[in-house]
Amino acid sequence: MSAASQPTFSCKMHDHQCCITAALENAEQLCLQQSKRFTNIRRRVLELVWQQHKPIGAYEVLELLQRDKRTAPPTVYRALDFLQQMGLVHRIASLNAYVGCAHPGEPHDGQFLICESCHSLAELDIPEISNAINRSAADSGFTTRRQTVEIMGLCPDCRHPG
Amino acid sequence: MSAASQPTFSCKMHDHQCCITAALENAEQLCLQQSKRFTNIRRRVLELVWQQHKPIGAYEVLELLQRDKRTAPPTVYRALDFLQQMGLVHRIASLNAYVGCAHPGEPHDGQFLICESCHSLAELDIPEISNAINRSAADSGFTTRRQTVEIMGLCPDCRHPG
DNA sequence: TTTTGAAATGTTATAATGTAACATTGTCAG
DNA sequence: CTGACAATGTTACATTATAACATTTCAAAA
Repeated sequence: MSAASQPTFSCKMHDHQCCITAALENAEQLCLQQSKRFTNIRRRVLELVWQQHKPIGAYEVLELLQRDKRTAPPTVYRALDFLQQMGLVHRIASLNAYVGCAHPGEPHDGQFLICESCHSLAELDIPEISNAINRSAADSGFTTRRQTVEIMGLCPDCRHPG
Repeated sequence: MSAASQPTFSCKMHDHQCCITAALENAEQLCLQQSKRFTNIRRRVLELVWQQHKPIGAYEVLELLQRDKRTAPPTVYRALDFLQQMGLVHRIASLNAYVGCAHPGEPHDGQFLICESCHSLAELDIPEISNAINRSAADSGFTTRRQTVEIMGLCPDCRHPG
């Protein structure tokens, strides 16, 4: 299940509910370990992000939350910010959207393959890439704190349709 | 002046007017070659982007344009879109902002070093990075069309102040 | 158990970024 | 000249995000 060896595109069929459950339990443990509160809203937002299982916008999350209860944007953004800080979701800058992190636990930046046809997304975490970036930055005297790597194109299924 | 060997951070002192003039002449030639119209607005927007000489938002450009003449957002966005398509400016997704391209002519994605302290920016174009990305994507069966690489951290001057 | 203070959430309003749709103007090939 | 297409003007609005302050919740200390 390593993302590096076999990334999973999010629109492909697989046991979805299993993902979600696993992600939520994982998150719960992580918060417990770090003495952070995994509140209802935070849990619910993470669940919605995983349910969508492809990049989802903050206002989409908001709309889903509002089916249960009147909610305002700051609530969603706060939850998403928290989840980001915990490394439980990633924000995809080029989409203004969020995805569940494929392997939370250790903070990492990851690399994202974004299919422009089916809008699926896969997370990579290839040391070769991040190292090459860190090295080049260092060569310019630059200190890297964070890197954003987003790759737009066609996923295998959309490349070879049928 | 290769960006790869010696990237220039945009907040550093150098002959600014020279940059701007060169960029504008360069752009004019490029448009001529490709039978595209380098209109007043397009020229003016490119000039403003280069004058700022660090990432500038669309609405900042708008404000500067409006010192001369009443202008609406679509005018700015259209000009920026055109300049992007021509490879004359890059959009920095993580900043919602634009910078002049350090070496237009051939379409390329580039990599961007963004200083979180002084907000300067330097463009790299390191084949090692883009190749590593393309290779990893290909390994996952993914066809890359475009890549976004944005590196947040501290530029040399902000790292070693004084 | 109660207090209490910090964290989390609610609420209202608004800022910042970006685009749709249609009208008008400019440019140039024929 | 003129017709047609590209570029720009204009209005209105959509989308994304945050500021500021009120209220609630929760857990630890008294």
